[in-house]
Amino acid sequence: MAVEPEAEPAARRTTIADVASRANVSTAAVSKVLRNAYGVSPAMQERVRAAIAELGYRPHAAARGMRGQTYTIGVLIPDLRNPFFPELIEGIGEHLAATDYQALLGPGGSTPESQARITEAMIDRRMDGLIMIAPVVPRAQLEATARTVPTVVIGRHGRSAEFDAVVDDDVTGAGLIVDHLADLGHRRIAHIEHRDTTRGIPTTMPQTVRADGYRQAMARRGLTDEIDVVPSTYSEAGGYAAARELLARPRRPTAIFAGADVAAIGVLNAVHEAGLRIPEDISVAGYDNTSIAAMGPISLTSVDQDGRLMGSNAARLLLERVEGKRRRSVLMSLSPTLVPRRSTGAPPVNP
Amino acid sequence: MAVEPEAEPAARRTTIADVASRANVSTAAVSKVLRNAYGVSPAMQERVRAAIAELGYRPHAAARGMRGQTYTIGVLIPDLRNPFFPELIEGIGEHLAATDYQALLGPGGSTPESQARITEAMIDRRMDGLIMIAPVVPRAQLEATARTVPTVVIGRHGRSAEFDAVVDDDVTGAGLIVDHLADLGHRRIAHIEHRDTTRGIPTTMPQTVRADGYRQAMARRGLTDEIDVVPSTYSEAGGYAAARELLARPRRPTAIFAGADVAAIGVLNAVHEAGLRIPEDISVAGYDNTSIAAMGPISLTSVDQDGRLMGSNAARLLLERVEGKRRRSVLMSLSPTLVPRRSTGAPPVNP
DNA sequence: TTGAAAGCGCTAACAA
DNA sequence: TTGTTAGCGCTTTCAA
Repeated sequence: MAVEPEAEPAARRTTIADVASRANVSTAAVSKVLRNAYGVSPAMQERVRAAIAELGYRPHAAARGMRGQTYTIGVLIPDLRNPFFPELIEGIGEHLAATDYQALLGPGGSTPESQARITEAMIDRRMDGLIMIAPVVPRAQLEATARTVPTVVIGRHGRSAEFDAVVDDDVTGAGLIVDHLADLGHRRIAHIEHRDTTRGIPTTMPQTVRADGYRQAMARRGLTDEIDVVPSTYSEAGGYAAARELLARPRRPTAIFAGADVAAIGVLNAVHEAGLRIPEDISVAGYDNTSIAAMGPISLTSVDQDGRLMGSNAARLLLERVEGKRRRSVLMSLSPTLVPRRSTGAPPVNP
Repeated sequence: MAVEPEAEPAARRTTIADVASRANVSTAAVSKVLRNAYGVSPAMQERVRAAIAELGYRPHAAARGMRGQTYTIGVLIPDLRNPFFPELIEGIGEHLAATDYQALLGPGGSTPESQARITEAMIDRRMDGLIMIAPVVPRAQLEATARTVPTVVIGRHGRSAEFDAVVDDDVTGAGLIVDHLADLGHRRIAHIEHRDTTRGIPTTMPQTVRADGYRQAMARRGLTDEIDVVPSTYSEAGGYAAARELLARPRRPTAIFAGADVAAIGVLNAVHEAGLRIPEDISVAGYDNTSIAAMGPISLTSVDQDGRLMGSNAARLLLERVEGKRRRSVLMSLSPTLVPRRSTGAPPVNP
């Protein structure tokens, strides 16, 4: 076969065949080097690597996927605005950086339908594994997905034999806030819960577990009579509406525990509007310890979940499954910590 | 050929061949129906569609990509924490929803190296087109990418023959803030600029253009002598440090215009710490009109860019190129609007 | 209008 | 250890 002249059609991308002929080996050999597979002599390794470098060859991920893997991990991310998610993504990226895998994010939206669509799209693209952040699809659907492709679920309680799960212990987290407020002397501690009206939303979502944790902790502190849960949504508007309702009560709470920082911001707005001071007149706490909570003018007491750690663990668990090292499912529950700030203090003497 | 019994190996996913045999047509015919290609009779259309529905067939995107397209659009997103980006993503999704294309996000990080890595990864996966949000890679590299795959750049000024660009008119935007403050009576208006020390960062980034717009507007208002640009970073810490510096000046500004909301938050912190009131003692303005700016306790005057519109336009332009409908490059510049809030007011009488 | 057949770039099974 | 070869699921000529 004649040596190819340099004047090629120009547009063609270098393939494994180019590398093979340059290194005078078979394409199979190149493929083995690419995958660090067994059965290549050091000398051949060397030659192939040199050819790859000279040609600037990059394997075509989709073509690899036709027979083997795509080296792509799909991450379903429901809401880009949730300031907790970037930490998860960073944690995932941190773990994957040392591997050959690349994460791509699927913007899933907040409805079961849109999330299902993106999940399908990721499966259609033969992703090697899926990390699903707080998915709202029915459990059965989740398990069906997990039977198709290795899956790890983040932030949704309840275990399954089909997929691994990484969660923060939201019962403990809610307890941290209640204990903190009770220790400060509060008794009338209200809670704002996220109540999704969409049908089929599982009860294993963090919002439900946080509300349960709140109830348990109140009971533990002998405050069963003071339990006061306002159903609303984890959003600024939701927090605002719930706080307006709470502030209008004849016997209003001395502390409001919103199940998410973003809702706590809405509470702050309502409290300011009502002309009340924080924390002198009323204490406010959130959950998630997002960057907003740390902002000076906000300074919101919150619960910190180690998102980076959750993300990197999720990635680790996923790769174990992708590489077939483990078949049994794992539930990993991490401990949250309290981050007290200026939005909580002792209750007023005569509330 | 014998009819396949139902007891198949179970795991196999339905392929185009399954659909073809079910509909009693060739795989080529199915392929044509899938792509709405020319040359299929209505009757065959009908039969094939029925078979697809019955079998719940979904095309394998990666395999399609081997010959044709992957129907995947890659979106490079540098910083998930930037609250402006979700709007762009929504705009992109909005436009793509009506098409067969699916967007996947590549978490690009903020360094040229990490962004280049993800860009490569997206090209390796044969994405049909790329939308790059405020990329910090050198222009030459951007053009090389654009020659490989259709590309649209968002939020980076300067045009190119190789790619389309969608930008907000940051010169006008900065002018809106300066005019607003000058109309209120301010003269000593300082500006906080993002100065990236990484080498090779192009001068076409929004931060540079915003600073230019500030200078032009100050000059236009006859305030050339008052021009005061503090180099820092678009981050809370960056805004804080810059504000500390400005507040320490013997003749301190009566208004601080931070080039981004996130930096303005840092300014608010520093101002509060210094025991000054907003806006009575000092006015503060940001840029981007992020959700943080709208929060009650913050109420930051800002500049709104229509992110959804930018995103959907970028997607539209990209698909025009992907589908080969246009070869000449387009630069689309949108107009920002001022959103005045409580953080700006008349300057103190004796500053 | 329809279908047969040849790839796309790679991996895996197997033979040498 | 190395190479040959047969696909993976689809699209695209090109003939019928």
